[in-house]
Amino acid sequence: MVLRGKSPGVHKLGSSKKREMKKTFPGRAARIPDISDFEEARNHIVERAANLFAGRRYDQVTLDDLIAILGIGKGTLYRYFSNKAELYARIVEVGHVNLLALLGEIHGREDMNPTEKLHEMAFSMAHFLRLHQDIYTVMAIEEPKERYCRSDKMIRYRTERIGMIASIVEQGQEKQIFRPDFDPWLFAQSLTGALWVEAIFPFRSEVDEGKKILRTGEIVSLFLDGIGMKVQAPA
Amino acid sequence: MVLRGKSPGVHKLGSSKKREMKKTFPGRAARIPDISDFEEARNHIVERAANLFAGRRYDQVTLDDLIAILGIGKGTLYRYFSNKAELYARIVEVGHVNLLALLGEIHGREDMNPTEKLHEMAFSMAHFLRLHQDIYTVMAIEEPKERYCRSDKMIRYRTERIGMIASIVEQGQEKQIFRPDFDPWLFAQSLTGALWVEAIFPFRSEVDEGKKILRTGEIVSLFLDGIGMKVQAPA
Amino acid sequence: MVLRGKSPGVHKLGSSKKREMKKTFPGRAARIPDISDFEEARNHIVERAANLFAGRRYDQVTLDDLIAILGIGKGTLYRYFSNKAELYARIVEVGHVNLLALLGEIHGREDMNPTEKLHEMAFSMAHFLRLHQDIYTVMAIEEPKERYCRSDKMIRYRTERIGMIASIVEQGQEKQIFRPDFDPWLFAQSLTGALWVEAIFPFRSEVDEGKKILRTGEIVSLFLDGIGMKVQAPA
Amino acid sequence: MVLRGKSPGVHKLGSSKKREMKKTFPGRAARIPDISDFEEARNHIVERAANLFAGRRYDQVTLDDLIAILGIGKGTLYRYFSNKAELYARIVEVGHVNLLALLGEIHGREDMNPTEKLHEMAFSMAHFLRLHQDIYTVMAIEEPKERYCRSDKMIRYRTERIGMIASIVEQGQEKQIFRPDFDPWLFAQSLTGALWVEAIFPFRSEVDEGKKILRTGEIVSLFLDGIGMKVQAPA
DNA sequence: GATGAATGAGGGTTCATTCAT
DNA sequence: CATGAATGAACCCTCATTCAT
Repeated sequence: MVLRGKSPGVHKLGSSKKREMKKTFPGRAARIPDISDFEEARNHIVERAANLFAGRRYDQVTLDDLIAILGIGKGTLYRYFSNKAELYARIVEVGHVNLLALLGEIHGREDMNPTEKLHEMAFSMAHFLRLHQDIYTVMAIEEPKERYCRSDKMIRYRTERIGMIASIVEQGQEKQIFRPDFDPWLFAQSLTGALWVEAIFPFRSEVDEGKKILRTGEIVSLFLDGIGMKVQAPA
Repeated sequence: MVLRGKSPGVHKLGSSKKREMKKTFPGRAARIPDISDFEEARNHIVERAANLFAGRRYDQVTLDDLIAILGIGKGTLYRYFSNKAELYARIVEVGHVNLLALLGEIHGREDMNPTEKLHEMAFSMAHFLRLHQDIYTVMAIEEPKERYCRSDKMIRYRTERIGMIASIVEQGQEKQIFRPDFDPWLFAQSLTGALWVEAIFPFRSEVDEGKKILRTGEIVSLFLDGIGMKVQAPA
Repeated sequence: MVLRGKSPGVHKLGSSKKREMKKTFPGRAARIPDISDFEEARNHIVERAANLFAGRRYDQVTLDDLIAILGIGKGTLYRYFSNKAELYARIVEVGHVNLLALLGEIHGREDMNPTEKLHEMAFSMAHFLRLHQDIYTVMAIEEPKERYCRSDKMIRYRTERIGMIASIVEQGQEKQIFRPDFDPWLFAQSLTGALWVEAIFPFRSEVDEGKKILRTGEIVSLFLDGIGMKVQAPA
Repeated sequence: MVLRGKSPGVHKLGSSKKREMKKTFPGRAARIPDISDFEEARNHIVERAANLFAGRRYDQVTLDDLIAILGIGKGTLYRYFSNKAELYARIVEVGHVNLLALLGEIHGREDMNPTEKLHEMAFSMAHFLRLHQDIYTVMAIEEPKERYCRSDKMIRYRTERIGMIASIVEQGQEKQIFRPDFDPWLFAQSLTGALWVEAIFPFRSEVDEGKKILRTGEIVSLFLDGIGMKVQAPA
């Protein structure tokens, strides 16, 4: 307020460094076609950006970090996504869609019984998580808005994922392969959580470095041995 | 005015805490320095602040949000915590210490067998989570520092919690109450994760409002029926 | 703005720790009379506070620092000075008044010739500076308001100090003890500056630790040998 | 909006610096990366910022004051200096380096005797101070860290400056042009101080506006007449 | 179309000042 | 009267967003 006379006139700091020319032969347009595709460029950005968001929280990743990884200008980013949040949302959505497609494929297989499907789903999920850890870590730690209530989209994603597992369990119960005395959803929720947690936490590495690999099989067994019909076989 | 005259705000928060009569005998005033007042205020802040941190991430909660909830001035907050991070850390630590104390108490009980202890631990944990949901939601979604690697303190907390459960499972295995063919740590990790997830996510409420209560018992049964010796008894 | 609903209600953090009673015998009023004097208390504060302001800038000294040194409460300070700036101004003023009184005393001596007076003034000033370094460091580094233009009060102080020296030089010129071909004010300004700088900067201590004592005599000689009548003696 | 939508300001500072024709041949655009633009902007800021720091202390100058003077946005300042302290340090350093270079040039001259060099140094310094008053006022009133102890860098600057003068005096003593009975460093310190003070304080302007010009010559004479061999020549 | 310099709202933090106790 | 808990304006700094180039 003291010196707030601030003349609205122009300042002198503008600089216009254009570096060396981009186009060696004007009119030649030696463009690689697959990058020119708008959607493909988006996906390229999404894939690489997921790396950053997986390692740090939304607010911890700056646009400067992003463009450094992406190798593009800040303004360019805004051509593909209207803002940072949209890029973030896209990352999560792509991850979900891919994983759900994978689970759906297994779900539809006719050459497998429910037990095999559960095994397969668990291993596929674990495998997928290992390949795309970044995105799924993003998904695991995504932003809740209100108390105990995550964003609608996130909840829907989660419901779809768990529902896919639960559906198999239900099939197993109908076919009397699994015990009927438990809630398929609760089972699916618990199993998924256990797998996810094991994938995300680097836990227990102190015991045996060789065991650092995800113990997916053990977890699935833990669950299936408890619910399978075979436990009743002795009866 | 010359040397920066700041006009501070007006104190308007009349202390309404008159607890335990200040002056027993007028003129006597034998007051204990009343350090507990300070600690009490800290705890009060911790408890209310957890509300916000439970609903949003660390970076999403601003001091302005906090003081709005707390009904205190910004400077006041700094009398009780040296900065935002310390307040946050305190929230998490308090939660951990309390929960661990609870589990430890059960762990030491001599009038319970491992099965009962597991049940009790699960229910106590669920109950405690329900009472202090905010703080434990904070703990569940806490800030990771490096990719896939949470802060040392958080990892320690987590290890202690799970170790407490695992220890009971080991006891059960030694006493041949539980099957010996699974890793107690993996079991404990999976069980804890399942309970936690159930407590924190408001999930599946669409099916049956009456079922919105936490299905702790079902989860414990899911796990115990799968691992308990009794399932092999018939054999 | 998001959550700015801030209920104007009272909060709960007030605490009223009164520690042990101040008055052992109510009504006895065993007050030491010399501290009760308002002006004396002010001076007491001024003297001790100068210590802090000498070591750090005005803005670097906080009220918390001050009350820690003074051993009084923050509110008490405001009974003796209406704000921080007034305390600061008082420190500088007291310093000036004291030094000026000292110089004035020498100025009025009738048993000394100008040369002796200059010597005496220089040594008195140096001695005084050493005793009250704090206050005079404050004065040396006081706050200028506008470019090249220190506060009116500070300029007046400075003018009075230098004028006192210049007056002696003029006397010497009139008595033809000093050469008439230089400006008494410029001389006084330069001499004072040299003495002050030597007193304030811890300079050249690397050469000889024993020489760290102020080289007042050398400085005065430097000036007097250049202006004394003895340079005219050969004539 | 969900994930913090900040509305940034609108860029309104059209760069008017079109220096030296950007495009010699349209389409050719052989531009040097133009790093000098950055440095030029920095220097521009340094020069103007010195204005403020000369008039007020470091802590008294706020970023808002600075950007008001500079006519740039707050964030822009941080593109050129990593923080306020760095800007301040740069101001002082630039001033020191420039002044020292000037003195060094005179110091190395072979066509001058020590007396002439001292005169020249004094006048060059006074002239330089007049041109860059702001920066040198900053240097004169710079920030002390500990009581009586200025920052290492500042001390080094000061030592270098005074050492340059003292070195000339020593030469003069060796060549028996100056009297050998005084400390070159003390002399240099006193002379420098006198010049500096005269340059910085607007003093004595009440007597004669015409005399407001710096009385560099008089001061140098004051000192040289006291030390020159010529005063002893008559003896 | 791509770029990044410029921007300023908003972040966490400090501290002179007030006033209930 | 002395106290220090409470206060909030103002500090320095960050970074998502814009737009001239």
